Amino acid sequence: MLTNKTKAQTKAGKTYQLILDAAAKLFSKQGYHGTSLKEIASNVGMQAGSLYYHFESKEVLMQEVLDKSIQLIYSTVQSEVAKLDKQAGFAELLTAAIHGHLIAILSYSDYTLASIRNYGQIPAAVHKASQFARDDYEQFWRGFIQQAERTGAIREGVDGHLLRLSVFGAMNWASVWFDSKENNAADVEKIAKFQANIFLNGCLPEGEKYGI
Amino acid sequence: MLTNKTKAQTKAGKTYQLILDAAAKLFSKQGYHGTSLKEIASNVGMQAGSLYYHFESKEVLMQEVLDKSIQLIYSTVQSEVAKLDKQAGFAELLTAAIHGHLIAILSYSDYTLASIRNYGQIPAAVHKASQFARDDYEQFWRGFIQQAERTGAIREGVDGHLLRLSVFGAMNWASVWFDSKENNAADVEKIAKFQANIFLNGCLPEGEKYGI
DNA sequence: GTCTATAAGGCGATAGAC
DNA sequence: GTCTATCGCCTTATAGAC
Repeated sequence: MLTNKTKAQTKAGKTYQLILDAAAKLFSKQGYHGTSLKEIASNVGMQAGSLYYHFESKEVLMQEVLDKSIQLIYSTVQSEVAKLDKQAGFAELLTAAIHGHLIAILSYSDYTLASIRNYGQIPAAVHKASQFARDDYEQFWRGFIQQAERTGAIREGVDGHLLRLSVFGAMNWASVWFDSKENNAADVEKIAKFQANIFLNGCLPEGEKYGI
Repeated sequence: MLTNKTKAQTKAGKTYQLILDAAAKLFSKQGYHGTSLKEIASNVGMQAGSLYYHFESKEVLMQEVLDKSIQLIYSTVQSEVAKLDKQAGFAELLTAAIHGHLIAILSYSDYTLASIRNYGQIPAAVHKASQFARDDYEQFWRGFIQQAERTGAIREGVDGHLLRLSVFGAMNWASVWFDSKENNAADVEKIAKFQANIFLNGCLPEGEKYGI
């Protein structure tokens, strides 16, 4: 892994980060195919050809954006979960995980939206580079939800698989409608608390149940 | 509206529909900018230039796909809601609406995924053409959720705005992970019942509440 | 209605000067 | 490290034959 380490040090360069940020911003707004290298270069005050000193191709540039996206999300979630007591139950865990995921995708929306919007419409080889990191993150969610199913922390008959996918949908969709210019960190907190509350307790008045 | 009527009759042509279907399929998988007219034409056994007999531009082709997408969704939802009793309450209405929306987006996923994936990364003029239809559909959801807030069918403190956006996220995200080759209509029914159940009752065991 | 041919321009990527 | 210049290819769209 010496190659990766060397690469990582090189990539810490200032210009490299500026290019990556500009690419993420444009990919998120116009899509991978809708963004030209000329446009990215222009955003950092360069000519298109000069980018090739920092990146070997447009595809690799996208790979880096996808990779950084998942790294940002998972590390933020882990940091939120680490704040919990060791004996924290399922409800606390779910709330912290939702909070972390939303903080990440709404704070670094250039990266996460670039990932969400373009995933599935780029060459398979491009998003395969970040597949392991994605699998790791998914496994974290699978893990604590499966445990909740086993211990009865989740109501009988609730499919943990569909629960995870529904929570992901509600969260990720927020990156589509959330406007970081109009909203702030307090709004992110509000959305996180709302979603945890809804998925745990539902929206019906206390004591009422429907269809179970 | 004579122009539109004439246009609509012309558009009922068989070739027109084949082109529209091929465009939706490719736009959904590769994105608007990642799909060429040559590729669309090839899918219906034509040369790229020949498409211009049926469509005046690639942008108009996309507009038609977006428009058909929202029409399919709203009409399916209305049809599901129409099956309900007139005195049906909020829970029945939400369940029927979720069911209709999921049937539509998972059955016609070429159209709806083309819409979801490309919305926001295409020229503003393109999706403005279907904005009125989208607003109508959104207003339908706003309407019955606001009424539920007023009548107390929704628990005190639950923000109807965030509820609607969360339900939309969970549903629309399903079009990303649902595989219509591996799954069937019974699975769509299962997902719809699950999501209605979760948003109404939550996932905690009966009688348990967290954080309220 | 569909074809072929082509116009006019943008694309990713490379080479060599500085 | 960044520039200019350029290659070869692909794109949307049009014109005219059939």
